[in-house]
Amino acid sequence: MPDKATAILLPQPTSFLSSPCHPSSRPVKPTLTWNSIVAASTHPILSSTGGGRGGGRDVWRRTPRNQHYVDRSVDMDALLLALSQTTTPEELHAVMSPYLGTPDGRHQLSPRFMVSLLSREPDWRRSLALLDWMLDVASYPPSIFAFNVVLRNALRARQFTLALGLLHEMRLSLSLSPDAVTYSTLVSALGQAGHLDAALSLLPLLDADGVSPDLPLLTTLIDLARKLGDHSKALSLFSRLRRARVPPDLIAFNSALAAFASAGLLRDARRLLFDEMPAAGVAPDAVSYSTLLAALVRRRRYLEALSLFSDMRARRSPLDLTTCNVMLDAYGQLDMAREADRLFWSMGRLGLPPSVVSYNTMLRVYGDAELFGEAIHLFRLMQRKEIEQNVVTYNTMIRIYGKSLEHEKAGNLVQEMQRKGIHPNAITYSTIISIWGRAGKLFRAAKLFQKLRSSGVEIDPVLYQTMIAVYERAGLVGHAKRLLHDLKHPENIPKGTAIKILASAGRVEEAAWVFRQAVGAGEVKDISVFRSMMDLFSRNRKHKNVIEVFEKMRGQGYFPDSEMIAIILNAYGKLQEFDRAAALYQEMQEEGCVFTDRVHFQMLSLLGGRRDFKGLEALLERLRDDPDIDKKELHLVAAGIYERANKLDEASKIIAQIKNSNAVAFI
DNA sequence: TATAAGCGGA
Repeated sequence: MPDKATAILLPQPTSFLSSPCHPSSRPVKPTLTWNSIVAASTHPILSSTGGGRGGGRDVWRRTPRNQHYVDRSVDMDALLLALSQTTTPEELHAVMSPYLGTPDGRHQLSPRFMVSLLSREPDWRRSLALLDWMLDVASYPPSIFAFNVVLRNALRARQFTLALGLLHEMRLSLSLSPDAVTYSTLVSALGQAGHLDAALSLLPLLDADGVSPDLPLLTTLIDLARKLGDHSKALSLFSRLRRARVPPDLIAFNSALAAFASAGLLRDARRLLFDEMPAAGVAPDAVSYSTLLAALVRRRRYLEALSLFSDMRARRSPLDLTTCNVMLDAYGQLDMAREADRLFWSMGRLGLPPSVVSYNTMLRVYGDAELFGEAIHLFRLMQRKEIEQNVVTYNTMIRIYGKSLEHEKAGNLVQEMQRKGIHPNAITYSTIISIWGRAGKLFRAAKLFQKLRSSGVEIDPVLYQTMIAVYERAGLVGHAKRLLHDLKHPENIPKGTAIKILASAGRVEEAAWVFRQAVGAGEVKDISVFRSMMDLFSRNRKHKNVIEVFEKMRGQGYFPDSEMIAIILNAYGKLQEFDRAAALYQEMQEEGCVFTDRVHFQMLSLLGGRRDFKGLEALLERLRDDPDIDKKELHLVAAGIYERANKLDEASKIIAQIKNSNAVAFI
């Protein structure tokens, strides 16, 4: 994937060369063509060792050895002013030519002067032209610093293609080794622009160039990996940071916290927050707490969230808006509408005026508590006080009207939002279709769905599933089946969506058929599609197929998360493929994947199942020393395994151990 | 650098 990702950002050779903003002073160079850049970017690792060497711009070898400094004799501001008026390479050359070196080397500006001049030029076109002039006309030696300046300018102007081209030009044609600045600049700019995979794909290049990433760069990479859903990579980057003995700062710790939290490793996150951060002298802030709070709420561990929140208050750690919003949600989920209400109305006094997210959450809390009057009152208050309302506000209110059986008012809100220029989305549509379905307005629901399908709006899995459910509830099984059947040859529906719907509907054959087509055509570009197929096959005890999907996924360069590994270990176990299970367990651990306890327990139970008690004992011993593993649960699992294997003595020995130990597991 | 909205049934 990384290779493709980079390649996507590169244009067709012609589009760039003919682009009007590209200075024509960049003559056709035998050593650098767009084809070579594209080829280089497609094979990042190969290109770092082969390729560029020996190529290079031989011009710079002709550069006179002794260059004279004339810095003081030149008015740099005047020169910059003159440069700022140039628009063509010819004009630039006219400005610069007086400074070209004479055969005896006089009048040439020093490389240091030139780089300094370059770095004061913010315009990417002019800085690129200047760089070209330096290299091609004035025979300056290529310098990383000069390239970094142009790279920075290009990225500021969102010229990503050019920036990547420059990177490859440095490495390939000039055999320059880009430095940490080059990579930090590129990675953070690409990441900010949403080109996450392209940014992450630079990591192998970075390693190949022997650049050791600094703290901010590693932090950026951790966040990128996490945003791409690659928790394992995020966590292995954090271990790398620790191995390199780089002391993490607050931001790095918060990124790691987020990575642990999204990988579901809440105990590790908690240990980071309460042990490692204080030990490193870094005080957790509201973001640190909110990250863990939000993770607990996501996993429906509301009581632990409440307890962490009171912990936070006890430590006098200041609250912020997000903390409050997360807690409003948690109170609501615990049916503590009164507490949510109190927090909401005290936010202003705390200096944290509620945002649209706070209002939306509070609307939902009232709705869930069937306090419809309060919800409608708050909604009207938002309108009266001209507080921003968005599509979420309307979706929430539509659902509330649906719940209070006022489907006419729900429908009116869809029109009202459109009048205000707030566009309904897939969630709006599935909400209203479901409401109309329940109200017996089948025709209206079907008509809207049909309109959406033919209008080219992207159909998402839930929306489609909603319509199927409406038909099924109305007893129109034929209609429901037809919709499912349509997914075999999806029109206007992404293949991945079709597969996910079929899989969640438990349609094994159809899902497998579409999946095979899509994989064969290289159309599966989302790890969640693989996940849903593995879930489907696993639920239906088709363990061979689980392995097949997994291998295809690995073949496409996706990295499994801990949950997937548990499913695969289970499949291997059922197929009696113990060695492959053990190999996977080890390989994934070596690749830096941090397992949830479930994976370890699965492996223990596999060893027990094959009666490999030596291996079982060895693994048990290792897990006992692992501070991240819940000891009480470990012993319970181990006792169960021995019991199933009819080793009752061993089992009771372990049970005795549990009674003796005072293992207190909080998280 | 964290937060809000949809289905339905396992």
